Amino acid sequence: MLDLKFIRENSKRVEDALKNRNVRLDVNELLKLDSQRRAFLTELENLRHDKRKESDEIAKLKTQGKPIENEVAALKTVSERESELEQKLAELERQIKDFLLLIPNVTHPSVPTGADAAANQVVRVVGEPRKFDFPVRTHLELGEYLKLIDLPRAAKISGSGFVLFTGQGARFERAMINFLLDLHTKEHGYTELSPPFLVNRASMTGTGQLPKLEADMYRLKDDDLFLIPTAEVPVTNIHANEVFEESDLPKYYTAYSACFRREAGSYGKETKGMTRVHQFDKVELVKFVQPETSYDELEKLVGNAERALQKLELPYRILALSTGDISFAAAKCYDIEVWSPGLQTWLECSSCSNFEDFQARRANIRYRQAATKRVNFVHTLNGSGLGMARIFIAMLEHHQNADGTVTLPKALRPYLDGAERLVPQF
RNA sequence: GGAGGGAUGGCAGAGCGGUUGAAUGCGGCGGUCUUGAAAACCGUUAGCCCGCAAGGGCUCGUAGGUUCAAAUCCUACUCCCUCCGCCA
Repeated sequence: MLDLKFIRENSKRVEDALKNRNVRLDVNELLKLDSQRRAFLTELENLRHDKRKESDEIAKLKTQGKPIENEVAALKTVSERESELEQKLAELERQIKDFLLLIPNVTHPSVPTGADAAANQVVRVVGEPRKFDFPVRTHLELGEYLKLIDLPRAAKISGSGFVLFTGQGARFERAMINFLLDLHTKEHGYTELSPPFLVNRASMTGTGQLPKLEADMYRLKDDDLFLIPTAEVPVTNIHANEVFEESDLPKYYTAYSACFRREAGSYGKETKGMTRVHQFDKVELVKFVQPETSYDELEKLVGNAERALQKLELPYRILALSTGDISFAAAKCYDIEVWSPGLQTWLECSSCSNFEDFQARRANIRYRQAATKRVNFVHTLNGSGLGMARIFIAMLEHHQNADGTVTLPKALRPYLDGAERLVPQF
C-alpha cells in the first residue's frame, strides 16, 4: 500500500508508475475522494470539539445538582449531526482504503521500463548450459527410469498438476530441502521457522496477494482460510502490528513450506511435467530491514540464493524484471532462472524482491528509530532460496549421465548417505 | 464440541457511566548527587489522523448498539486461560 500523502504529493510519479505497469487506475479519482474526506473530517472534528466542551459543562452542572435538561436536549441534535457526518466519512474512508489496496507499488528507478517480460534485462549469466554428447533425457524420462516420481498416481489421488515423489525421489526432495535450510541458517545467518500453511485473510492482504489475486488462491470457504502460495505470507506477517527496536534489525528468516497455487487458466505446454504444478516445495528467505539498507540487502539476498545454485553446480542467469513483468507489491525484483537441458529453456527457480515499505504499511510492521525515537515502517524483502520443482527438474537434467543415472553434487551427498549418483532402484 | 474466566500504555496492573488518554509499580530516557557506578531523589516516557503553524480530533481486542456523555452498560465476533469431552 502506498502512503496517501505520498500519492497526494507525487501524483505524477504514481501515474507514471501505473502506466509503466499497464495498470489502469485513475489517481485523480482517489485524490478527489481524499479532499472530500478531509473536508468532512475538519467539519466533524470541529463539531466534536464543541460537543466535548458542552458535555463537560453538563457534567459540572450535574455534580452541582443544577438542572441539565436544556443542555442535554441541545446536545442531542449535535450528536445526530455527528453520526451523520461519521457515516459519510466512514463511507469515504472505505472507498479510499479499497482504492489504495489496488494500487501496485511504485517501482525503483533502476527497474527497466517495458510492457512485458521481453523488456526484462539479463544482469548476468553464471555457468554455461551443458553440452551433451549423448541424447538428452527430460526430467520426466529420468524420473520414470529412476523411479523418483509417479505422476499418473498423483493425478489419480489429486488431479493433474500434482506430484507424487516415490522412494529415493522423496528422499532426494527432502535432502535438497535440508541442504537449503542448513545452508541459509548455518552460512547466511537466517533463523529457521516452520510456519502454518493456512493463513487468514488479513495475512493475505498484508503481503499483497489480496484483494487482487483471490482467484489464484486455494481457499477454505467454511473457515475463510487460504492455502499459502509461498511461505512469504505467514513469515512476513509474523511481525504484523508490531514495532521493532532499531537494534532488532535486520531480521532474517528462512522457512520451508509447501506452496499451493491454483494456476487457473494456465493450461498448455507449460503445464507438461513438473514446471507448473499446484503444489511444490520451497525454501523461502524473508528479511525485515532498515529502509536505508534495503537495496544492499536485496543484493545480498540474491547472493544467498545464488550460493545455493553454485553448491548444486547448476548454471543460472539473473534477470532484472521490467515494469511490465514485476509483481504487484515489488519495487524491484530479480528472477533467477536455471537452464533445463531437457526442455531447452530457462526456468524461474527464485524471485528476489524488495517491497520497500509497501507490505509493511499493509501489515503495519514498524520499527523505532534509535536516533529520533520515531516510529517508522520497515522495509521487507523476500526471495526463494530455492523453489524446488524447477530445481528438481534442473538437477536431473543437468547432472544426467549417458546411462540414465544422475550424478549428485558434493554438497548434497551428505544428505543421501554419501551417495554419488541416483541409480535405478529394483 | 460443552461450561466458565479474561483481553487496558514496552511490561505488570487499577479504573466498571461524566474535567480519565487513562492511577500505581516496573522498565526506558534526561538530570541532581558521585572520581566513576549503584542507591536515593526530581523530571520525563503511546500511536494514528487533520493542519504551514497554533491547535484540534481519534484510539482501552475487533465490529455494532444504548446514552446528552462509554475503557466502564448491551450484542456479535476474534484471541487467550481453566475444566470436561474427543483426538493425531
